[in-house]
Amino acid sequence: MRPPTLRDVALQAGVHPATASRALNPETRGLVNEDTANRVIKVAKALGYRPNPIARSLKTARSATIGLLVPDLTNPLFPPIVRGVEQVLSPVGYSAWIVNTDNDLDRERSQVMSLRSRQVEGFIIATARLHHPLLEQLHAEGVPMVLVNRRLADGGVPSVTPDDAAGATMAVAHLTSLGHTRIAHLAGPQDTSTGVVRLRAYREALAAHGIEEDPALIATCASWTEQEGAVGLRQLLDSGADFTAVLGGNDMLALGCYDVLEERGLSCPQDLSVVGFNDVPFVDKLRPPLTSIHVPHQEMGAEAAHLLLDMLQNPGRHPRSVLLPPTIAVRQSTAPPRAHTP
Amino acid sequence: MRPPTLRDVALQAGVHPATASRALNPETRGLVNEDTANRVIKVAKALGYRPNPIARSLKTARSATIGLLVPDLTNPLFPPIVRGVEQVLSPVGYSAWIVNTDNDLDRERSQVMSLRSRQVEGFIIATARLHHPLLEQLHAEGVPMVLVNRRLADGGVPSVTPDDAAGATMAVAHLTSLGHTRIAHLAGPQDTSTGVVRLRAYREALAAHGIEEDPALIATCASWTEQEGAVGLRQLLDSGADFTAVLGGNDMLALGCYDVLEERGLSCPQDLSVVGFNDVPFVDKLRPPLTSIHVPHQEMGAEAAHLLLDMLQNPGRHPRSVLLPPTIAVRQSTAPPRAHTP
DNA sequence: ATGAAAGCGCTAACAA
DNA sequence: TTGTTAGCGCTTTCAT
Repeated sequence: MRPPTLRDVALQAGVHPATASRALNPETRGLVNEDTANRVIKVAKALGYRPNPIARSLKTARSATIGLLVPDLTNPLFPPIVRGVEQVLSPVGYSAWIVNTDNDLDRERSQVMSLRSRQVEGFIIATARLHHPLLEQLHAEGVPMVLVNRRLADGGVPSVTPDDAAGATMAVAHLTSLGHTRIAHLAGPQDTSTGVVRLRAYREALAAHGIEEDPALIATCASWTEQEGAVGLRQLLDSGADFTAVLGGNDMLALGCYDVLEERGLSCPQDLSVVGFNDVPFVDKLRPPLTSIHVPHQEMGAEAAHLLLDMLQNPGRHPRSVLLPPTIAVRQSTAPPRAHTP
Repeated sequence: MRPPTLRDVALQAGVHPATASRALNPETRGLVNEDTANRVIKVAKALGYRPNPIARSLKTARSATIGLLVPDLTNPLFPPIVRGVEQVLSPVGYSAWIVNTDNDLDRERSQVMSLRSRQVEGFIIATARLHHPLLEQLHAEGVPMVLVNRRLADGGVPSVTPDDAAGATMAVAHLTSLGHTRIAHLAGPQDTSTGVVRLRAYREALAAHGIEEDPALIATCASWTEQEGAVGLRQLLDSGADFTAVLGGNDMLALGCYDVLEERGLSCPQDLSVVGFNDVPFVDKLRPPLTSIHVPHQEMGAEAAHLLLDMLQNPGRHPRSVLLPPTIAVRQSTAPPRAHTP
């Protein structure tokens, strides 16, 4: 049996489909006599009527749906962000269409086009790079969008990100307070705001602590993965550079450090202190528990969703960006340096 | 400027919209003169024509979309399954609409209705409980669906799951081979197939090894969470029961054991060997690395997607279920029991 | 306050 | 092989 349509409801209630539409839509219910409205509603319920959002979208060019672009759901940073987004959208009747780009720009482009043709009303984007033609174009076209976690070089695009500079500064301060002076950094990809800002803040924090910068202590990683973190640390160790602590650009890079320490028979924190960034789930249970810069993941997602909804409701209003303050979670991966370096 | 429609393309190419439709759709291209088809295609490309899937769905009652129900994306078991699903769907032009149910049956019901009204062509479902009226009803209505990870009591619904019995058996065999005879089990929720099957297999494996079953060594957890795992192990320890190893119903429950050992000042594996189930990402990096039953997460998703696509293409065919063989990943959380128990 | 009519963009009979 | 026609289910002018 075909599911009932608006026409069925209207027929049954003895009104015109247009009237039934008005009665059933809270936005337009005021236009209709209260009694008829109630009658229609009752019939709709009796028939088990479910409005067809596809037909509605075709007519209205809206969809109560937003697109959520994530680089990689298997990175534990992102599921909590997704959850934050859903938590805000769902009470107002919106849904998120989640897509994984796998850090592939072509894939991302085709997914964005597909989402647009499905009439998503806006985007929440966790895949931003500093220069990102696709996203810049979307923004130029006036497509409502909010960046999360990472920003574009163009600060005019609204975003919700951790205060990366403050976080890196805290990390360095923590290490210096333990007595470290030779602090290395595994910088993330320099085509991302997080990679660039954290690196810059690391440098400035060293300077602020009167520590001279040593380029040999910086390795730049090509992606935010455990593998790349391992590559970076191996490179630093093999260069013969002398350091007692390392700041990972994020937790995945720090995880890669753990792998290298293991393979080299070094121990953390005795031989090397390690600090991560993001404090994603489970790093508190690693061996050893990872000291990391904590950022409120779920709140990032929730705040991004709020911003986007706000933009959808007030198309004129000037877009804001939000910087969320991090905190440091000190755990056993950091300790004072040994008298003799490794 | 309004995006071009099929009408625009047809006009520009000097054909009727219907012809343009046929030319642009690979399925119907054969019905049209090759030259005209090419002309239409060229015009479409020139105009940057994008078909409107909403209009198409409204007409065809299909959507090239399936619904993917996940209980909780922040459980690292699920992102790889999602990835496996996408990896299979995407090459054939299908997309998955991912929804988080948060283990809330009401939420799940409303999300399923919403997905159905969006014309999803089928479901891949990771939220099954043994008795699950919503899913049973879907199946009864003939909605194409494939369960993943967990099954319904009704074995007639196609599913892709690990061979839970084999896994639990391997875990017990591993522990007994180390010399353990007092082996506890934190059983998962008994309204899920995974919870029930693993518990049963644990029992049978003990018997097969000539170990008498002791009900005091089994705690049943109300949910598959770290918190519940902790509750369960505390209960076992407080009961004064005597055991040297524990098999967690899944990795989250095993993680909860880690928390309790830490809070009681006990050490793993010296005081207690712990085995998990699923071998989710990161458990190999815990303190200590967790011995766990490895199941191929991504493959589960991929296989489920294959099954579903198959059902969509051959509606008549008899549905199959797939059991994937697990392996055991032996790590440092298991060791021979000490002479003196804790 | 309600109805009539039109159309969102596309596809599937049917006709030619 | 192509065009005609109709309609998927809904909303929104416009008219009454």
